Amino acid sequence: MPPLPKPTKSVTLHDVAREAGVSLITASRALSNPGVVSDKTIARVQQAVEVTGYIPNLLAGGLKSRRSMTVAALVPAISVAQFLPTVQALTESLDAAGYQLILGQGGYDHSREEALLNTLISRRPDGIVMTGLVHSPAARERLRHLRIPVVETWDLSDRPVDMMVGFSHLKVGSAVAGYFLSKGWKRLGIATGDDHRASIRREGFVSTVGHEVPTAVVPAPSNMARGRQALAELLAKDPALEAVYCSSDQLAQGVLAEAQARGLRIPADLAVCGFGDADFAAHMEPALTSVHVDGAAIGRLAAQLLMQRCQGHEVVQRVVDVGFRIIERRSTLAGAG
Amino acid sequence: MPPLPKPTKSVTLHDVAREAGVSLITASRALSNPGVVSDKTIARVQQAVEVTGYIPNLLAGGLKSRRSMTVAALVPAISVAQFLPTVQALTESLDAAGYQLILGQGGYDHSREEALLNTLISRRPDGIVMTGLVHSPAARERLRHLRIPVVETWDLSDRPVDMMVGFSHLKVGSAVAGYFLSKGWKRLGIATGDDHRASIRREGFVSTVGHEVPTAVVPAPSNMARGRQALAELLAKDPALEAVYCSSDQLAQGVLAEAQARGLRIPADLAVCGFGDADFAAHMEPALTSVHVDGAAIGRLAAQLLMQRCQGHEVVQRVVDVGFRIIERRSTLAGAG
DNA sequence: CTGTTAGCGCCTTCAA
DNA sequence: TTGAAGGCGCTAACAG
Repeated sequence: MPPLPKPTKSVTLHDVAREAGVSLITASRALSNPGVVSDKTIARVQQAVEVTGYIPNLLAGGLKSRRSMTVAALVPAISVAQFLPTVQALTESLDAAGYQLILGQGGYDHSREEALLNTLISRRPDGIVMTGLVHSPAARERLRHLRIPVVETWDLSDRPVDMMVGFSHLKVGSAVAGYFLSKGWKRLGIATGDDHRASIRREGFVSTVGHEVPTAVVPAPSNMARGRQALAELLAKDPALEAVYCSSDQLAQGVLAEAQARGLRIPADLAVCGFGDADFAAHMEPALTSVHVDGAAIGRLAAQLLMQRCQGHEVVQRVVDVGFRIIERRSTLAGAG
Repeated sequence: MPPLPKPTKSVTLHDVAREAGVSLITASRALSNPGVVSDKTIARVQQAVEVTGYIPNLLAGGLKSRRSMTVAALVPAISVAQFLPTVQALTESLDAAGYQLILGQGGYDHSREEALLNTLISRRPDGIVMTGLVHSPAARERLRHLRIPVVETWDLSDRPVDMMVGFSHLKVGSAVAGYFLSKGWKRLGIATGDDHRASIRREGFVSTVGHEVPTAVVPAPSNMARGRQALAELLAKDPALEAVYCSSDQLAQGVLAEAQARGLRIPADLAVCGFGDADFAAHMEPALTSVHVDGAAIGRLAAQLLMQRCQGHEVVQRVVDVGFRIIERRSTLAGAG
């Protein structure tokens, strides 16, 4: 390895203390626990901070205090639009409490989960947020043993590692199927991503319908191109398809585009329901029916639970079901289109 | 403050060393610099790691070695779709080199820039990636003084803080205007976000057209709903509009939806060009002409420059222009629609 | 190849 | 209200 750039001796609290004419620890307290220091001293220290351009070293502080003031979040991929509001709300809520987010991309590959968790843990986060459940038993065991607050999100199960903010994907699938059946549609199809949660939704859908339905499974990332392919595939399986449930609004967008390209009228010839209620769903032509999930609320709640635990409070309700609801729009409004 | 949870005395390198029957530093070297340790010792240490469940503490290591193995990235908001491929590629490239990303959301508000940078700097990142330029003079000064590698992205200027990977927004606007003019369209309009880079593109557009053009400025976030409003606004200003340039594909999507809702044929009645070449652009009906920018390449290049500098190498080409190109599709193909 | 020594910058514990 | 030690977990720098 080539020589590293010479370490720039940065301004430390020591320099601030000297500048202010107080001891190191007094300077420390003036900044992090002002209540126990006289106002005069605080003013002197703050001025010294200005003069020296001091920026605290949270790495050093965290070493002794055992609070890194960071939270690690594990997402399959940043570009999965579904989780964006959650990550955004999480970042904002944590920031308001002085915490920073460390992001880890795990893909949908369970085998990478443990390795990635270890990497993140080596940064000693004060909490961990997972999008999805922790699947690897080794990882579950490790997390429990570390006694770090953990929030699993976007799903529910009866054996949380610690805390949980999500909803039932089985019920989502079931609800969409019930909705389709209530409309009198019989020839149903599914366009779905291949991830775990989407599969569970499919399971709920099928079990409510009562029999298997034509399904097009598309690999990640779930986007418009895949949606177009998926509809082509479904129509090949059943040219008389009446309604399609899509595991994401991006897929649904592709399904709609492909349907329109084939001259199918929505919803007269084909009804479409998406999942996620993306910001564009309401503004498409026709507007897209979708399953709404409050992703931002998931992020805020996760942050809230984490912060409570970081401050030593007990959390009574450790599993929060945020629910979901079907937003009916023109793409499934019989009589329209 | 309530009592903090009792610190769980975690497994340290000390425990590993004792378990392996070697000294602390030997254990350290076996893990981080195996080249200088005998194979037998390495094996013993690795086994001790397994037995004890040791996970290194990078905070402690970083304190001494002055390398935190983190990179801070400052984005306006995670949900700005434009930057997603960049952030994703950045995360992946850094991960491959053992670095983690710390994400800071700054909004488009320049006044928050310095505060956020200070927060991030207190984590002592080994490098900083900005989406956009550093605007605040105080922040520029501070970054220079810290001598941390900094990459400004998604833009170019003649006075980089340190390194730069981007393209000219002025040229983008100019190119789109030139393209419209070459098609013979005279009644032009702009639907644009209110951020700095979008404004510069507008400037380039107007200066090539040679006179002001009807403009609808929409606040962030740039999405389909705003696009629909924007077209309504533009048509109110000029009912005979022939072509619209949009500062994002999301806006363009809204413009297209609004046009279709009004019975306008694309592109016969109205031609539309977006910016960003989002993954859905090619699959819309009609397919959307857009300005393609390789966001993932920006992320990869930024990571590459940073890693070089972190390893003490000189970087010769400190400003990289990744360019752009107009992808022509049906939404501007005269004769179609 | 291995070990000893001395901190990194800050905060906790005790004492004044 | 302030200060003096000591140590968090690890790794550079130097010895053996």
